Amino acid sequence: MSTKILPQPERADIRVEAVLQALGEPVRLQIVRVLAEHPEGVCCGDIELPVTASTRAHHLKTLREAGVLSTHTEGTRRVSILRRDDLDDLYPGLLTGVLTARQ
Amino acid sequence: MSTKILPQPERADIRVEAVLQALGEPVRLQIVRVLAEHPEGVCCGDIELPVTASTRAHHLKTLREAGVLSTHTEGTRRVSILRRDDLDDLYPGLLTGVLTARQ
DNA sequence: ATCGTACTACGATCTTCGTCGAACTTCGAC
DNA sequence: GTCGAAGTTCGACGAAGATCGTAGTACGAT
Repeated sequence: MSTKILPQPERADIRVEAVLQALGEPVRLQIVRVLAEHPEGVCCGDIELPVTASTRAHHLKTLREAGVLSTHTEGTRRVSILRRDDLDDLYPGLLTGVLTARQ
Repeated sequence: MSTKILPQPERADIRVEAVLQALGEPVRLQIVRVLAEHPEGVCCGDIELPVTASTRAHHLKTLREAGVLSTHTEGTRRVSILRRDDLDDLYPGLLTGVLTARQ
């Protein structure tokens, strides 16, 4: 079983516009909220969403390319983790502000 | 000279999705950065932007309706101010995180 | 190797959104 | 009052993006 990390931007290449745009979509914000509750990572398919699997994959890709989350393989499964360290370092307070918002 | 405040959401009606979506647009983020440097408010037309006046008006309306800024009239001019208190109260750290980002 | 599971990639469709120009409104100045 | 300046609103256009179904890939199990 080989564990691979899917392509993602380096910390230095994360742009705030991309992060904000990624977080500004309700479904994606929902994904981020779930990830925030599971620091150990979440299997993509386990996140309940009102969209099909292909749409979910698309949103996860958007979040990954924006630098919001990191995804690695575990067998046939893909586990996503919030890049909290990187985001907190680049934009201190941003994530906290977003996550403490009433839903 | 009557000073009017243009319609804007109450603090309690500000939704984080709307704020993030509003901030996730490069031109609008630029506007917010300018406003952050001028707590006393900025006249709409004084913000240099790579778009026409009508597009600027559209972005300012989007930001105002999202609860990011407040606009009041001063004669024929309209002065916009960042709603920093409200945003800091609702999403502590969000604005700081966004504004401290390297551009 | 074959099968099923988990996910991704591709194309198509439909909606949203950023942009503009032109027309309209409002206000101060004259 | 008329004029000009500052902004807004409207309609249209094109680009971007959210969604889906289908086909394809990668892996573990048998």
